[in-house]
Amino acid sequence: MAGSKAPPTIQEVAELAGVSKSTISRYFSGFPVRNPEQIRAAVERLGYRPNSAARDLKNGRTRTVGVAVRDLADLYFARILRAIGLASSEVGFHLLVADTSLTSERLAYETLRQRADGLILCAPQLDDSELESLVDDLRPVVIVDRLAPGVRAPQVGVDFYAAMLGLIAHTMDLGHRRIAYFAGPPRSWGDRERRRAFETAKTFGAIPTILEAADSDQLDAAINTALSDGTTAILSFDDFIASSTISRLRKLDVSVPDEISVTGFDDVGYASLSNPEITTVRTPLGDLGERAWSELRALIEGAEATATSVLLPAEVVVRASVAAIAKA
Amino acid sequence: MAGSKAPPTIQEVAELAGVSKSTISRYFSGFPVRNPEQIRAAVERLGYRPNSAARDLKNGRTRTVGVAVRDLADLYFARILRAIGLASSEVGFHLLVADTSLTSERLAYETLRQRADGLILCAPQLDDSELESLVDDLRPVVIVDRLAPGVRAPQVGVDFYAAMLGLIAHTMDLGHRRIAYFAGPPRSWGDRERRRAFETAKTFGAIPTILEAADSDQLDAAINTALSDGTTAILSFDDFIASSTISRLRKLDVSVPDEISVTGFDDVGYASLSNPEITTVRTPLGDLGERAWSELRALIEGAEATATSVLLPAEVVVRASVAAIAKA
DNA sequence: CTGAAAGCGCTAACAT
DNA sequence: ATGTTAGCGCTTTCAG
Repeated sequence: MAGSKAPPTIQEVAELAGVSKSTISRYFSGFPVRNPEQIRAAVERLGYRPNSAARDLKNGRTRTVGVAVRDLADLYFARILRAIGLASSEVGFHLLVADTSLTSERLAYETLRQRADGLILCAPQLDDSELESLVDDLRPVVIVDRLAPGVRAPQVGVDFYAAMLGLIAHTMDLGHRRIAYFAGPPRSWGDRERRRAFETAKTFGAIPTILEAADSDQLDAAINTALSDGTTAILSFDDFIASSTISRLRKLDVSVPDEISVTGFDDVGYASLSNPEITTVRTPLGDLGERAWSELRALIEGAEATATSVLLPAEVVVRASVAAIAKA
Repeated sequence: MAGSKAPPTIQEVAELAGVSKSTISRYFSGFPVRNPEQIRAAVERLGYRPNSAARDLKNGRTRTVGVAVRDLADLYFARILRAIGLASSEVGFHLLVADTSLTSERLAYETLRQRADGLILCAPQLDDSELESLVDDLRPVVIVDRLAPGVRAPQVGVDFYAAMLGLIAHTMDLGHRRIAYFAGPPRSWGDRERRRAFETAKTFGAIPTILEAADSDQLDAAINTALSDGTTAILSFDDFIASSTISRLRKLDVSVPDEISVTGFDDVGYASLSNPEITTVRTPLGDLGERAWSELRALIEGAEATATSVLLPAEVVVRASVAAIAKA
């Protein structure tokens, strides 16, 4: 035996303080009581701490928000998560987190939901129809960093399409036409939105090439292709790909931006510290989290679940990795 | 009214399936039952989900681990956190997280502990004596990324002292003697450990200067000092400071590593993508988290709390930001 | 302002 | 294998 005794209950505090359980309960709920000092002393002496399981059971709510992310150690998600945590803790909510990199998304959601009053799903990968059915028994739920048409839950995303268009416009202003898009996770909403921007850009005279670059081998291949097909600017899915690209280009003695321009996306940290500093898009991760929380909060408080979708704007951050195209 | 009905209880499932509550309970606990199919159907039909508050209350445990970190969006902590999350979820534990950047540490710990079976404190900033008293009523607790002598709880840290010594040895091998340490958070354990290494290095002929560099202004000042006092190598508290230093040096047209060498610490991401790639120390963040979890798990299962302290080794990663000293 | 009592949803003897 | 029953610790009517 480790000699660990059962923790004190409200009953024991009541006895020690010479009042009834109800009085102790009221004391903790902030109601006026006759002898607060006596109670405080008893609580202190016993090391009493309210049992939240009992409380939650009685109250029928947990004051906990469940958040599922694909990778806790990805700065992108970590920032969203922090924003949710800070915003929700302001109103006394706790943050229960699941990293879905190893478990199935479904399962993770299900178990999270069991201990939380509501869920925030970060960029769920499930396809729309699967998500649609899941969301029904997970409710209240809000989806963040993805738009899922048809799913009856608030969805808050970033206008990647417009932002990427902004990046394209910026490069085109500097004379670039043969632009390569170094794509990210193929089936993700974020990637699809960025691709749409290139479709649109054709109308304006851009000559885009889409190259997969989500993993290391693909990236090498993409760089080779870009280097040999007359590409003058590489627009990457995110800062990590941009950073890796620049680093590999350096090894090949190709200078950025003098010989080829490169852009990032998200502005998550490497971008401003790189050499050259990377021109990118500032994705409002904190706003994303805060907005997701406020939507969820409304739902928890009884609002009707609608398919509201919010698209936050993101702005281009011009730095040094894009230069005017060299005159041939 | 939002028309949200109370969620179904085990009782309703029992009635629908034509058995008693106990049978349903057993069904969910994996005991053999006569008619599993019927139960599954009832559960499905009602959309029943076990109420974990009730379960926790009855069982006297939450199967939740509480983790407090100073900044959820710092890759350093995020990696530790992920490791804890993955390891604990393997045995069915949930992860409750608190970001202590805004709240008082004490308060955050207290509220976390209320809903968790045990706590992992990440680099708590409280001083030893405060921590010592707190730990007593938080138990079971484990402290990670810091050693706090006198505190009766397992503590798992990284041997920063030895690692920094390794970095110093590496630079000295390349001829450097006038070495500047760009210090981090002044009162932190991690910073103190690194400083100790410089103390020791004097014995071997190093001529160290300690310069505060925790914020942007200090960093500028430190760089100016280093540039004018004959420093040939800058060893930074972490990769972020190293990266920022290199970036500022570049603006001053000082070449790294040709004119001055720079090292980082932790290897958290910027280090390998920088130009030049940064020589650093690989801090075993994942191991830190896993180890912390296994210590906590033992405590939760009834082990005696002792002041065990574990120091994990970290190795130097030689890259390109340190060069042999230029012959004067 | 306070106490008595009922019950939140679930589990675990105990008896069958 | 199943049903009955007694709480787990707390909040909240309801009476005083």
